[in-house]
Amino acid sequence: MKLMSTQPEPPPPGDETTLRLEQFLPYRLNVVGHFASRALGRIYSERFGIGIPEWRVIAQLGEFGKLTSRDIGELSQMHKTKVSRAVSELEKRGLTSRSENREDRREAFISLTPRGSRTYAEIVPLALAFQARWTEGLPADELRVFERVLSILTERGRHLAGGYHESEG
Amino acid sequence: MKLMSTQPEPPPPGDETTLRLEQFLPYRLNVVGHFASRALGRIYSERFGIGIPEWRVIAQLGEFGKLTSRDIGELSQMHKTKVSRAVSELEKRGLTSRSENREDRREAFISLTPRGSRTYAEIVPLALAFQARWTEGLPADELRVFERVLSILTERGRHLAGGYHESEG
DNA sequence: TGACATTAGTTTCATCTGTAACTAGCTGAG
DNA sequence: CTCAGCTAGTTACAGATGAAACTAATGTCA
Repeated sequence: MKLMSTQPEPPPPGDETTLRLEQFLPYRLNVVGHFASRALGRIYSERFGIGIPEWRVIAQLGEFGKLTSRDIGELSQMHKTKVSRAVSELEKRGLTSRSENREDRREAFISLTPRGSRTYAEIVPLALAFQARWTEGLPADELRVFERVLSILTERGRHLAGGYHESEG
Repeated sequence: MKLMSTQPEPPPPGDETTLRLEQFLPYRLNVVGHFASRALGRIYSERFGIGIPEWRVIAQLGEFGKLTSRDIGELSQMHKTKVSRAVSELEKRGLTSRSENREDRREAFISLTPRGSRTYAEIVPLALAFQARWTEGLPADELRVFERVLSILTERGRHLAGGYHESEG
């Protein structure tokens, strides 16, 4: 990249009037998250014909077995409309099924069909391998610190963002 | 949240057949990135009437002074169509202006108008304060490790995702 | 010089997303 | 019992997004 830039001096570090976007945390977190989604999304769509919201639903059902849409949304940080559409799509493809809750007929339990379970069993190793490859060679203690800080930032972010569900990955 | 779950046992840690989404790195990075975008996006839109792509353009112009759309895209990891639209929007609002490059009439230099510079000067302290508040109280050395690992993951992610620009924050 | 490939940037189009409005069903105060 | 308010989930709508097609200009190679 040949930069056309000229005018401003390289801003002195730590001042209050300039910001280096490439060091700005919200930006960086978004970029890395987007890379993750793109890379994984490609795997999911190429090999299984599903998207990331559908993957999240499958992942939660594989982990917890039987959930309402509401629970899925809360667990996977997705908006209810996104969950609704993902579940419809999965049902259309025969990967999940719905069973009414007789005690509360507003909600329904979603669970994986045998075919859905097979898909889950196929995806999980790929996802884990992807993660392993991504973090390969990083010192375990640094990774632990990273994850700890990430948890804190996520929790604070949840509040700074004003609650509710939503995202992608 | 009252979980409806039952069937599967809590999976033994470190096995290869189950995945805990809430510990899955791509998912986590995406969630935190989304929180960041939402929180910042609210500030930008409420106080300045712009979105995140527009913010990124302003940030780069504030930092580098005069750039082509191509450079902006590369620097801020945005798709060229997103840059194109963001620049149009900013121009419409009088925050940036365009000057043709006589040596290569395909491209144009974008720069902040005086009004754009004022907006930049207003946003930067808010953005920095946001970041400061977000990372407040975290030990400096842990934050350094975090940023170091983040850089590595970002760089690897860029390749895993297969190059190109794109994202949000 | 002249054609073919390449690049900057825009536009078109199909898709995805969230907000808001809506339906259906539950709950609790009176 | 009942009605107002709440919750689960869907749908309609409007805005954002990226891939692909397109325009205009430059580069290249014979």
